Amino acid sequence: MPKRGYHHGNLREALVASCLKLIEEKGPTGFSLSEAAREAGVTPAAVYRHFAGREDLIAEAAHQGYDIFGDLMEHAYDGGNPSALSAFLATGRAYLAFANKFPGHYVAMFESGISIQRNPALNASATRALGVLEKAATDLSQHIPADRRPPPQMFSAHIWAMSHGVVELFARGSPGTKSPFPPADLLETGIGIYLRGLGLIPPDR
Amino acid sequence: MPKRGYHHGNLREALVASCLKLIEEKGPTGFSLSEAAREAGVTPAAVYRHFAGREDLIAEAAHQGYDIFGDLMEHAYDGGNPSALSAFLATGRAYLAFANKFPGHYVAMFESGISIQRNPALNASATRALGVLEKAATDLSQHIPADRRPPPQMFSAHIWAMSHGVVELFARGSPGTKSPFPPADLLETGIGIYLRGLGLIPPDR
DNA sequence: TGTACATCAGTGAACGCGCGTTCACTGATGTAC
DNA sequence: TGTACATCAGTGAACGCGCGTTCACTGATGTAC
Repeated sequence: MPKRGYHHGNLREALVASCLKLIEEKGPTGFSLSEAAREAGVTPAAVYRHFAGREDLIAEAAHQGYDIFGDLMEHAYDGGNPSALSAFLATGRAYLAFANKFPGHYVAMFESGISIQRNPALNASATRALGVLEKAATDLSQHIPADRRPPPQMFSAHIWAMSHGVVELFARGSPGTKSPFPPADLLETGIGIYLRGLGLIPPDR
Repeated sequence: MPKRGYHHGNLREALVASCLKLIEEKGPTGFSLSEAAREAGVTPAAVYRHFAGREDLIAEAAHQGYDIFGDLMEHAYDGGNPSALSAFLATGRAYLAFANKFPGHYVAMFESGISIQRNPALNASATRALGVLEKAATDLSQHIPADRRPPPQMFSAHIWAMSHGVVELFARGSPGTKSPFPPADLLETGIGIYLRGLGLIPPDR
């Protein structure tokens, strides 16, 4: 039973780890297959024992990211308990927590240009993960009076957009901008105000 | 008076144009100085007559972007007339319009990794442009009861984040996701709900 | 108006580099007897 | 337990490529007389 492989031990996972580290440090385009191999202490050619090529390696990193992300989101959602509102807020926090804790994965998923459609497994993983957010939004939207209830997909798109925007603009130092507020606070208050606008939180607080 | 230059005509601007086109088509990392030169019908070495190098060319593209962006935002803001609310909404629309109309500039500004700090002129241009959004937010926040008024910077950060998120996730087809709604509608409704949450728009509509 | 000259935008060849990918190979490992 | 063998993970050399940057140059342009 080859639990630890022949020579290296577990090159496949080591390569994914190097990929994540490099992508986190240098951005999706600063990443090179050769450097990932070097990081793992291996010849570039060895990579081809495990991956079809550069893109395939990034796709695997993204795939693993969506799996982790989906788990975190589902755990936060927790079947919609104790309430649709609290479950929804928890998924918002989980989004940001994921971006903070797994920046390499985040970049591989959302900034690398890897298409979700590139293989069915990746697609399934991504769909599941993003589905949790939509589910939480759908649950919560039941509490909005039907006449001024936006489609749940729109609802979740708003929240996703704000979350992604906070991550990109303020949770990284990228454009030389320093965040005026802690990103977590920014997102928390932003979502809070938005939900108040939907009548889901009492206006007076 | 060398209005049109010696040989090429106006190589400097032609190179910026090529840079924008390539950056729009291939992303910030797909852009190469050599290809921009080729596009402009010129040897790579010729670029060095006008720019210090690759990064400098991208920075110039970003700089021009911030200038255009700033103009659009100021025009939309229009001194806060006819009302703080309408001026604010107009800046939100202008943001998205800019991203749509000048995608190359947008990418150079927000996705290329070029720091705003790299030279004072760029910094000034960016600060002015982003300052308009903050000004519009500050004006508008005067209409919120002081006891539940968030800091204007936070307010404008929320709007910026949602706008940027909508652009990145839904106004481009990048992650293989197709937008469930037109980005403009998404942003309009999102900002509307947010402002209702601040008590700036009547809740019943 | 015509000629001589200075300028300097763009050339073309060359550089060293790291990239992604291929290929025949080798030698450590696991397995069968 | 010991030996012979098959497997296949990783090697190392090689490929062609496009990149960013440098340099001495050339020749079209604008200018002075």
